[in-house]
Amino acid sequence: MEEKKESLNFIEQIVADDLENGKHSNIITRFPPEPNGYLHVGHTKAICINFGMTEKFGGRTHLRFDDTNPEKESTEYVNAIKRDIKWLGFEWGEHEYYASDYFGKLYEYALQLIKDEYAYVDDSTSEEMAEMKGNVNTPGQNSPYRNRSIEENLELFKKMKDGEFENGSKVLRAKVDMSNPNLLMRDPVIYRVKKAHHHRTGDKWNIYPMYDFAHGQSDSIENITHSLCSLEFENHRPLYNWFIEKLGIFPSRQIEFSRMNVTYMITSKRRLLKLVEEGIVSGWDDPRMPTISGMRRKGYSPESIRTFCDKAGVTKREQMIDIGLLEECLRQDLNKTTDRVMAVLNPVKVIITNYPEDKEENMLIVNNPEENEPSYRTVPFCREILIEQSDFMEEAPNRKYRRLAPGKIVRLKSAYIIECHDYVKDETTGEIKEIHCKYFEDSRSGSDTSGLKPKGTLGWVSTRHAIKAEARLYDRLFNDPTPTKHDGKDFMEFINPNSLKILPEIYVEPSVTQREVGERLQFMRIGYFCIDRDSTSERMVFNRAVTLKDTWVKVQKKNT
RNA sequence: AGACCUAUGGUGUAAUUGGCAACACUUCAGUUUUUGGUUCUGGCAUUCUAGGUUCGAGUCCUAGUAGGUCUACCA
Repeated sequence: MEEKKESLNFIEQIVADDLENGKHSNIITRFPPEPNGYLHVGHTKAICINFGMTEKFGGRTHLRFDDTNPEKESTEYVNAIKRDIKWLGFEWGEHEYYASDYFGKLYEYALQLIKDEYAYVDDSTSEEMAEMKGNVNTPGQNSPYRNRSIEENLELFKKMKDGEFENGSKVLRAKVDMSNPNLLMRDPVIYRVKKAHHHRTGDKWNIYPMYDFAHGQSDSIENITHSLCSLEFENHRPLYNWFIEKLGIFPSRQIEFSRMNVTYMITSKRRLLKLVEEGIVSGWDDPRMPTISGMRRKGYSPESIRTFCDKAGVTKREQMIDIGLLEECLRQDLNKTTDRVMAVLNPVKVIITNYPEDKEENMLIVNNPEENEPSYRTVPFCREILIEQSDFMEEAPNRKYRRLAPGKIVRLKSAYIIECHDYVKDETTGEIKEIHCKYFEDSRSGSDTSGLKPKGTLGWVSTRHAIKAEARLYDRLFNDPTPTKHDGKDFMEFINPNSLKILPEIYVEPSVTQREVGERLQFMRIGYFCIDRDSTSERMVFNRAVTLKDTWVKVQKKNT
């Protein structure tokens, strides 16, 4: 027996090495969202990588909110983020932390830096600082405040903390190197005066640390062994390490990977907000949104999203993944896990002329043929049923056609074989009003002795028993795969005006009334749907998560 | 222009001391099927360029080219 050796991605390789050579006996990672917005597809990759790493190698993953900018952050976002991560299936246990938990410690670190002459208070305006920073070609100039005495710096910094200076009047900067080719090393600001109410610390602080002086230090405080983040922080790594060295604290290691981009999806918080504010979508959880809450409402399963992240892989290359892969992951999961039901979206009436008017039968139908031990339900059948308009043609177009047409026979799923002998058409509109068929009494599914071999099987619902419901058919929000990557064109120009089509009156077999909000089902031969929270006992609402693959559509397109 | 990073089918990812370039998605042709779904079989298609080292290079060396990130008191 030869077993294929599983290949590790580059981060797993580093972790495996660190564990093997004893650098670490167990690992700790973290997912560090800023609570200033909703989580989206891009975040799912970071979540899966960080939590996935410790699921695979042991250890644990902390959830830490990077809440160092009180003006933008709120508890509402904290709760939404926690809910979304849990829904994806990850647990952080008691390891829920906040950068704001460390404000005291961070302040002490700043004091230590000042005492060691690695930080100073600067009175320059942000404009002056920007000017003196230089650019990629020219080195920066030292601030006139760079050589203040330790005592003066200590005193000024304390006054900053005590609220004696106004917002923007003074900052604390690290004293690194104004001529460093890496702009981030040119004496970065590490504390600013900001008299703002914080969602957790209230009005206690008048100063707040910057990302570079909060994130790495928080990692260190929590003994994070591997701090996994996206590529845009590559240039921050030298600074990350500089603080560790100067402060002499636990050396967490930052490793960067490329973030996930998906065609037809955007992941900029600013742009997503615009879609919400301008009413292009109904909210952050609109099923067309690439947010986790939007995808959940549309019908994505946690499993499908995790599989998708897994298949996307972990590298340092910029990736643009085909949304088709995400949809295929969903189909594969839902094919195995969802029950099938029959529904008719665009109905046309079929009258079975030789079936008794008052007769009704209950047809036994398997819920999910993919199950190892199939379960069954019954669906009522009678003389008058509805089928999909697209399942009937006045004339069969070619020999490959398997659906209903005059003179042709088809199987009604788990019921009888019928043959069309007539139809009623509105000559002015061309609309088919009724289709008249006769059924073969000896062809009932399960006890078929008719010997007939119809080529096609159709879904149907009994007119007498079907429930009316609403279907929301979602399509991509944009009609361009990369709406934000066109110079001179705003992404809003690529909004797909037909991203939502509402069918106010579809017909579904009565068994669906037993289902609950959030449940996913397959409408046979149509697609996967999820029961929306807008459903009431009077009227159910179904969101289309993804269509079934449809090779017949392709064949038709090719022939036209 | 400076620093850092990246380059393998259409897309994404493998190829672990230099040894037959493979897997998934897509696509195409079949098979199976009481879902034109699923299953199964097969096909098309790949190492950025130019040199070099080597019996042998996706992998090592040199020089290019293309792309990404960085000049916020955001994270």
